[in-house]
Amino acid sequence: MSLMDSTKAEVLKLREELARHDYNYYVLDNPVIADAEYDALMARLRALEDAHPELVSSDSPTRRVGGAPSSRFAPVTHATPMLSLDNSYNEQDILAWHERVLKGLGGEHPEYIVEAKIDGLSCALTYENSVLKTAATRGDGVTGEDVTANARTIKAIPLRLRESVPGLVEIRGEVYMDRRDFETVNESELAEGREPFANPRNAAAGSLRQKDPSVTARRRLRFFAHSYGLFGEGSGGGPETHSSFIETCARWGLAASPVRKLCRSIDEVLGFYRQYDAGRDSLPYEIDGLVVKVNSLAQQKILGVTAKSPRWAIAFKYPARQATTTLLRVVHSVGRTGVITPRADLKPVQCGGVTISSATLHNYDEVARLDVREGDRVVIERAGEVIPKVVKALVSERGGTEKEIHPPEKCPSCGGPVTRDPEEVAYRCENPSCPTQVARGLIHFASRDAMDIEGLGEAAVEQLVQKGYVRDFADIYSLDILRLLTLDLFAEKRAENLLDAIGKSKKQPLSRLVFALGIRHVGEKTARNLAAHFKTMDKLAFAGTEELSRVADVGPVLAESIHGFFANEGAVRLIGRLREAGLNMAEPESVAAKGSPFEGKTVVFTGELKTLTRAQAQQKVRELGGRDSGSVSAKTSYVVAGGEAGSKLEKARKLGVTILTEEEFLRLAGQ
DNA sequence: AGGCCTCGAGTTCA
DNA sequence: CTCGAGGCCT
Repeated sequence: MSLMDSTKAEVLKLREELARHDYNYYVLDNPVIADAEYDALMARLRALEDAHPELVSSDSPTRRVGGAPSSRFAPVTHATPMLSLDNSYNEQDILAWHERVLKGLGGEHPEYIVEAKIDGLSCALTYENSVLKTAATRGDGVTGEDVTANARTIKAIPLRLRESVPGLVEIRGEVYMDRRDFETVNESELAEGREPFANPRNAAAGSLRQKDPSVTARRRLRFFAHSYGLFGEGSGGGPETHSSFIETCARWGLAASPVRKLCRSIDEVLGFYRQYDAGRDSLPYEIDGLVVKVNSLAQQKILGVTAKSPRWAIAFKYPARQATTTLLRVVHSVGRTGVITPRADLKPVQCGGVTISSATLHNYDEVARLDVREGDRVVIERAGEVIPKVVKALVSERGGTEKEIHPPEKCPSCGGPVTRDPEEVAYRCENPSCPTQVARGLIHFASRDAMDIEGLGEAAVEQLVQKGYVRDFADIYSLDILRLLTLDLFAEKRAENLLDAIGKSKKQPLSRLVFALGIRHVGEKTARNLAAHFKTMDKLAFAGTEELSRVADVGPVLAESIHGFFANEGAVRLIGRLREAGLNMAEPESVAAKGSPFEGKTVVFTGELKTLTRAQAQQKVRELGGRDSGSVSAKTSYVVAGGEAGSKLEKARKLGVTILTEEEFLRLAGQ
């Protein structure tokens, strides 16, 4: 064997090996070698090809990024039109479609095949004698764009089919991006000062329509086949069912939809839809629904197509988690701490099963980053969490009347000056007697985790403040029944209940009172630490910053904040009046729990508990000498998982933290 | 100085 | 629930 021949043999072997690894990784999702090994093989192949250019061929894995960047995309006319699917959003629509199918088939019951509808963009791949020739986007269905150079960089798209297929085959499928890869892409877009993509679909579309294929190559796009436009002669005359088409694709090295189910009846289809909905958030990619197809190609032919879409297939969509609506105006709302938060009033829109009419914009940096304006069309999202957020402003849809959003110069509530600490993101109203701040502060004071005064919520506080009956915390304790009855909100029974609740709150431990005061940076936990350390309000109020810093989790910033609060004359008077009103100013001695299973342990709760509330469970842990926390880390002793537990449970599993069920927790706590 | 870890604060709809 | 930021440990 000549030297040339042995080189050629190695090149062919490397290509075959690399193609197999691409297939394992991108199609089967099951890599069998480490990335570094893969890179080494690729480097070796590249070196050989560089040294022997005559051995280069277009189906070599090194040629995935090849050719000069094209400045525009040439039009491609599809062999047969690429139709879109009819959409349906509920079971009635599906049943109606099913009836039409039955009618079309003269009463014959078809088998259905159900696949995931991953939100990406359609792409048609033409293979000639097994070799990838062109790739085209859907375009308007008749003519698309030639994106061959970019499609070649997608490793789930074989450059050569794994079986010999004579003639022309046009495979159609979806190019899409995983959630994780989407996050990664957006991180680097942001890092490089570009606008992030609103969703994986846009990211996939933007990546496939890149001028420079090397950019596409970095984006880790994926592909799965879902139909075909041409099925060349010599390949057995085409499949008889959609299932067998998919099996053929698999043999050829093309990925199929990662979800696929053959259903004998429409009820089975509906059942699968419901069952699948539950798990869709934990999938690695976003799906916007399912596609239901008649499995038999003979039956498909009988049913035929309309001008727009085939009659034998329908998209069965889940309620969208994203929606587009109009940002009517921005409200600058003042919080308890004086922080001014921009909130978007939206034209009400359905999203994720509820009507959204408002969404937070978080802060003014975020407003600037989104470049969102009043009057803009905006994309909102209600993803894994419940809280909707504005993801993107549709800049191209602007008409010119949109108004830029700026932080207010005066507090919208009291008209006082608005300042911004250059170290902080937040803009604040510095006026401590700003009516909105006072009202929010009172609501906080009365809230369940603070003084727990039932009946003193937002509405009651608003009226009490408006009437001038309550201006500070101490005023709450001089309310009487006659005054309450002058308010619309209170009839006799309700007024009595409120006074009763106010009376009870006087006995709350010092820790709750300290928390209720709303000292900056002092939350529930820190308040408990302070109360446990100082035992009485007086000792706390007279403590210097040095003494304060000795308390756990208190550093210079907190010490200064706490000291500053009590140094204020108004605060001293307020505390005095609260004392006169008969409020408890001491922390009850905690009963040392000896030998309890939670002594010195940190417990985190997640999900919904059945027999007691989370607050009760947390208190139980504290009574038994344990600590409760909100976040899971390596230091967590136990995670108690209730129903519908989410990310914290995941993290606990990953870190190997002991997980308890509610029953196990109660058993431990009961001893 | 940097990297966890934790806490505080704000937030929507039914 | 998630972000930002303070505190503490290395």
